[in-house]
Amino acid sequence: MASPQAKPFPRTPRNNRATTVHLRLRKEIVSGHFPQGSALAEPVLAEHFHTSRAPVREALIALEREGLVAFEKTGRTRVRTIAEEDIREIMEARAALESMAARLANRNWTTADTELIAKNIDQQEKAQSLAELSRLDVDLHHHVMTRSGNTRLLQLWEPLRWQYEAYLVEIFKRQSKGDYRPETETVLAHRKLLKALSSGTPGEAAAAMMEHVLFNITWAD
Amino acid sequence: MASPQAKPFPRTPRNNRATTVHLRLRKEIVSGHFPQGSALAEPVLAEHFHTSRAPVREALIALEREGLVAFEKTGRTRVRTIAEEDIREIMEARAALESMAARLANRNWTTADTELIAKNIDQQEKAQSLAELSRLDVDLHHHVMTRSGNTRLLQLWEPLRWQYEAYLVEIFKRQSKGDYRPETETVLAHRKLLKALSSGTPGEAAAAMMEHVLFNITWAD
DNA sequence: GGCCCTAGAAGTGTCGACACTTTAAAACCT
DNA sequence: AGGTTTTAAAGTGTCGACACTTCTAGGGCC
Repeated sequence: MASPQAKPFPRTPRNNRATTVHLRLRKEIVSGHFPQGSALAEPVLAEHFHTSRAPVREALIALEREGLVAFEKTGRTRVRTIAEEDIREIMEARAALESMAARLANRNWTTADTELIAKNIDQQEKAQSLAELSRLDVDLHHHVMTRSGNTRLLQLWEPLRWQYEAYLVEIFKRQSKGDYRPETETVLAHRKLLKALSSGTPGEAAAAMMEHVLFNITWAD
Repeated sequence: MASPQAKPFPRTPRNNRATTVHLRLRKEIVSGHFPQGSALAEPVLAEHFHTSRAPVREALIALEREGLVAFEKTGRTRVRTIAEEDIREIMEARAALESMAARLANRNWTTADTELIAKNIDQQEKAQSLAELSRLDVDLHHHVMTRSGNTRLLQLWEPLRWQYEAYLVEIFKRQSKGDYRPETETVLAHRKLLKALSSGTPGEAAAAMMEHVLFNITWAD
């Protein structure tokens, strides 16, 4: 049972139906196709994805650990409801991870990164909808997480971001869709962050990110 | 497929064999019973735990997401090897989460917390082995994470701690067990942290924790 | 002896089955 | 009709089976 050969090996995702179901179901949850609190029955999902219960079950376990799905005492599965109080937790955790990532990314930052992010922020100014702005925002933050060079930071961060997006979609539903006006606050914070990443100290980058993410807690409720 | 009833529900762990296998296997990995790189074959584990492959499979998926186990391209599962470079990642991520937790715990801190942790540190001074010190250390840090009041911080933190413990056990094996001498550095850092938690500002608590955790990166190699 | 090839063993991916539990509906009584 | 009990439907937990893939040890060849 113990083969003490200790050769390092990378973390490669499995290439089976469970993974495809996992990704597809996640996309459907985050995009709001399954409303919060929806029942997720294994046989129903199995038919929906044209497979058997086994891959579905594996996907549900993965989604539970990502916080998008919750098991009840009886074993039933539902799309997890993310309330205002959850957003505070999510933002605090994001602030922790992202400010550290900004600190580390500051050391690896190149002019190519600066150009890419500057372009992203320019597009944010021209964005016509909250959905578009949200997409650009996640791209920006994801890029910082990646450029930190710390795979674990990125790995811990991704579920938080999905939970947040699932929450946003729920908010979008309740809002009238016509009345979008550019969020100058967000764009300003992003510019300040970029400046700290490209030409500031690690501490300044971390502080800028911390302030930016925690700021969202106040206007979330 | 969509039942839009949106009643909140807590995250309760399932009570099935998969959970039992998950917890037992994790304990065996962290305690060094399965060396790093060991093959974890589903049929073998199924027999080991007197069950079938299905619960074992679910447990392995959970352990993979905790970073204690890794899947190879072929689907085979092995105990993940945690090297020096992983420790840097782990410590950076821990520093991010724990310093935020210390910041939040500072607000909730009571005299009861102070007494509990002071007692813990006293025991650390009298510790006779690295294993004992390690157990006290994890208790202390776990308490801060809990007192942060942020369940997500705790949830993200736990796997990092297990990965670190799995690494420590591997280190213990290579070291001669006789030559233990008290680590005054660690105890001093803990006392400083406690002071910041009990009678300092949130920022001071966060800084003390950040410094303490990141310090471990230097002596890890 | 060293190398390659080839069965056979071992392992994963997926499926259907069945017992038991929970939920929902239907029948019943008043 | 309203509320309670009975019964069927739906769902989970677990298992064994089977096809296909991957690893491994043994035999043959040089």
